[in-house]
Amino acid sequence: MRETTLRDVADLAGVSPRTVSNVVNGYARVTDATREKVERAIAQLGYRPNVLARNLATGRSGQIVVVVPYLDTPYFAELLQGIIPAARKLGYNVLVDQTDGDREHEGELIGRGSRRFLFDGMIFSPLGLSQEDLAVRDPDLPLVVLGERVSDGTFDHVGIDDVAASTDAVTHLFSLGRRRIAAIGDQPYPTGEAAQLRTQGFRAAHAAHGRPVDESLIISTARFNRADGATAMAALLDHADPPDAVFCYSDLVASGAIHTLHQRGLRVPEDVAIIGYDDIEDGRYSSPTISTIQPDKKAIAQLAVERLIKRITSTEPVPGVELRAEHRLIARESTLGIS
Amino acid sequence: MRETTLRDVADLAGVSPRTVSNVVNGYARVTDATREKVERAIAQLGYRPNVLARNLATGRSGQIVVVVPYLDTPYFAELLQGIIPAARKLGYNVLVDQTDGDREHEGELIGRGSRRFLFDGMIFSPLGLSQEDLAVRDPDLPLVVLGERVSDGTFDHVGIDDVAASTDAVTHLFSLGRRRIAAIGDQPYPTGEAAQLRTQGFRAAHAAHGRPVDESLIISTARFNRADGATAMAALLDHADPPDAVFCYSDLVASGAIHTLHQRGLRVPEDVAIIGYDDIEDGRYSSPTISTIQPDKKAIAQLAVERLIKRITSTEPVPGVELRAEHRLIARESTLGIS
DNA sequence: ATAGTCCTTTGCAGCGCTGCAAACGCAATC
DNA sequence: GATTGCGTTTGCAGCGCTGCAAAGGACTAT
Repeated sequence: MRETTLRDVADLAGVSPRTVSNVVNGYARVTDATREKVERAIAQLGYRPNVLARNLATGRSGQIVVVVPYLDTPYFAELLQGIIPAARKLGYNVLVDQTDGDREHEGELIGRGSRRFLFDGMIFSPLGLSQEDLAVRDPDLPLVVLGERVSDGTFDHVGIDDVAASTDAVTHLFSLGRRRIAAIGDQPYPTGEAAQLRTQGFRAAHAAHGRPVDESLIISTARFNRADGATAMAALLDHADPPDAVFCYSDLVASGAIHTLHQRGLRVPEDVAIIGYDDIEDGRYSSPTISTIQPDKKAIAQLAVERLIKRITSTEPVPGVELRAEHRLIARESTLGIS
Repeated sequence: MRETTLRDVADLAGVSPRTVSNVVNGYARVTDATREKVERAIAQLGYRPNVLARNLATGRSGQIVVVVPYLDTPYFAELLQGIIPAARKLGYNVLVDQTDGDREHEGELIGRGSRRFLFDGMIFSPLGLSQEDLAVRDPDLPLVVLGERVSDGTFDHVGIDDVAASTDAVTHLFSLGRRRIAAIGDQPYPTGEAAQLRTQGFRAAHAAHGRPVDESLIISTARFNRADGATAMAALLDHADPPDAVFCYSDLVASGAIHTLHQRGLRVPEDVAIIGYDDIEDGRYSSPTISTIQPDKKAIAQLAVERLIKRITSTEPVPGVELRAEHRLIARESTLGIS
């Protein structure tokens, strides 16, 4: 059986298809009598508008795509959970894409691909792309970038103040009397801007406490995941003069680091204090619970969606802005010990 | 500037639009000369096919939707990571939806909604819907269901053998000499079929060891998350005769349970052994690492996608089948102790 | 040379909806 | 009773592509 169309409804209701469209979309003024007739016909036929046809006619898809490096990273999963309902509430569907942090894949997505027609805008969390790569994108693609990339004025950027947050984290460690503080997660290359900001905060906190930075305690990792955290921690423990505290650039890194410490029979925080970043649920339940920087994820999601839709619906060019969400330090057992 | 269309390319190449379409889609036989002309024109104009228009003309969207209860549940995130590339490889985009396990929301999604046009098929992991609810869905919606719902013959079902897996888990606890074994995660109501199968395995293992089941050691939880696991474990510890081992119906539940045990100053596995279910990454790094049932997630993802696409593309009715993926027991520190 | 064959290319119509602007109907006004 | 004005409804064309079946062209067989 054929799917019922606008025309079928129009015929049954005795009005023109255009009027049915008006009723369906709440357009224009329609008399109550007409509306009622039409609605009855719609109900009777079980009509549902064909979104595909509407998309073609309007030239908009009503979908936005969220592009993240890894879907199974709790931080992104939690963020997505905020983005999807926020977008839905504003009438947009959410497509999800995962790039594996692959530069080429990321480039394709922001380039002039054929998939472009599938979404009206993009929320993008780049990993493999450098600032310059971001510049050569489809100029007509409404874009909101998450994470730490300063906007070039043609897209928006939403994030927290990474430098300040990192400074807070390291300051916390100092305030607990720790003196040899390491950092895990630096990425000293063009695409590692987010990591570098955290390193910057790490240095700032040292400066504020009049302590020199021991460069050999800054460990680089390719990713912010558990495996890399575990490996990096092992390297730190093999150091001639190991740290008594570690600032990890994500909670996953912290989780990996703690894993290694336990394997080596060391105690957290007695032997080594650990602080993470992101406040994923995991850290609230692990043993010990993980002190962390808590970004306001709901706010980030909300801001990103709102801003993107504003950009999509605006007819004239929207200047790119930097939006900051709040963050706060959450001290838990991995620095405070069991209370 | 207007987006270039098929017609623009045709004009430039000096052929009909239909021929350009044939080249773009690799249809029919096109002479090399023609193909080359067209391809040159495409490159010159930077043409990209309008997917929206194609969708309308073909009546298919090229998208499938994956509906899960919670996106931030690692199990689903990890599964999704398998589904997205598998679908992509077969030419489908993946939409993601989250229902919060809400019955109404789930019902809307499988019902005759307007969103139906946005996807050609659905991979669905129900939580709030009972078997009967599943029956009143849009009959034209190609559907593959994950988790434990026996198919009614009009859709497919992909999962592991939950009863066998659960039996394995509990048998493992018995084999370690544990005798008072509890279970956390039962859901003794219509929508809790998956949970009930695990309980069934729990009982089967007891029977096989000639041990009676202590009903007071079976704790129900609304969800399979950390918070519920933590609460349930607390209840078990307040039991007059607490267990020496617990079978948790998910790794998240196990994580919550371990959290509670540590808070109470108990050791895992010395005081209480814990085994989970799902093998999420978390469990491989937590302290202690969590013994678990490992479902072959890649296989589940692959099977689900393949089957769904077969269902979508087939012209005649496809009988619903039950597809089983492999599982295996992974023993880690939470049952074996630190080696 | 002519008919027949097969492969390539084409034209047409239409997927179902919406943008636009004109047409309509009705009531108020002169 | 004719005119103006305003809110409601309508018709048309077209979004850009593909399905279908027929036309065209090159080539072979007779």
